[in-house]
Amino acid sequence: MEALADYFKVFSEPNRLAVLDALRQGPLNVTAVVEHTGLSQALVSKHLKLLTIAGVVKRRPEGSLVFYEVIDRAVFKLLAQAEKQLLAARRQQLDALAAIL
Amino acid sequence: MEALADYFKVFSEPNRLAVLDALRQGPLNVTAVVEHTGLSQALVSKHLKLLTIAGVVKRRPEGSLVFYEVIDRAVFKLLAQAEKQLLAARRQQLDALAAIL
DNA sequence: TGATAGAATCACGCTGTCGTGATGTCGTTG
DNA sequence: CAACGACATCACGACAGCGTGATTCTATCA
Repeated sequence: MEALADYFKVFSEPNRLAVLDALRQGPLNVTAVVEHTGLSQALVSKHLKLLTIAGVVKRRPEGSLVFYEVIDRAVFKLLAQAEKQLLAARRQQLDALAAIL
Repeated sequence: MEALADYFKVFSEPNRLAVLDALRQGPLNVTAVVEHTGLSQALVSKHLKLLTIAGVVKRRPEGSLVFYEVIDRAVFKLLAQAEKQLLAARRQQLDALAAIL
């Protein structure tokens, strides 16, 4: 339960989701992620480290570059399902509001 | 993306997950949730309010009591899938460790 | 209406995490 | 070996969210 909360925490940061989204189409090195997201290099490194520790992403040094890659693409399924739930929740809130007005 | 991160944030708290878990078997009033979770009344109220604002839970006053109920039980599917992903990530980490040793 | 129980809210201290600028480390290339 | 680029880490200020104890609000019932 504690662990599950921590796992959700991994995806509870907009910038981290942006980093993850940059890796959607395949492996990228750090600089490429920086360019894709517009975030600072230090911040991207930090988020990538977190994602690595969480076991979501895999680190692969290649020469002087370091590539990162999503280990299990099923995480995107999780993101999609969460987004679906989010939309359903939003819709329900509007319905509840309409029922009052 | 920002909204999605906020949605994940809802489930990134152990106590909030505990509250949600108490509501798994059906509607409960606040005191019942307090007893199920062992949390303080103020804290339970706070979490229930958050869950309500997030559109995950529905508030229904009944006499002097206030019952809370999960709106869309599909959230439990989301929790289950997240837990599955979590386990997969943990397994992968062990494999990576074994590959080194 | 006064008393009581259930629920919500307030004020506050505290901790964790985020983002940044600077610095450190590592590998390549001249 | 010196210099440079890529990446990681550090130290720090800022801020948001958690949990608590006390208080307030609301509905029921004597």
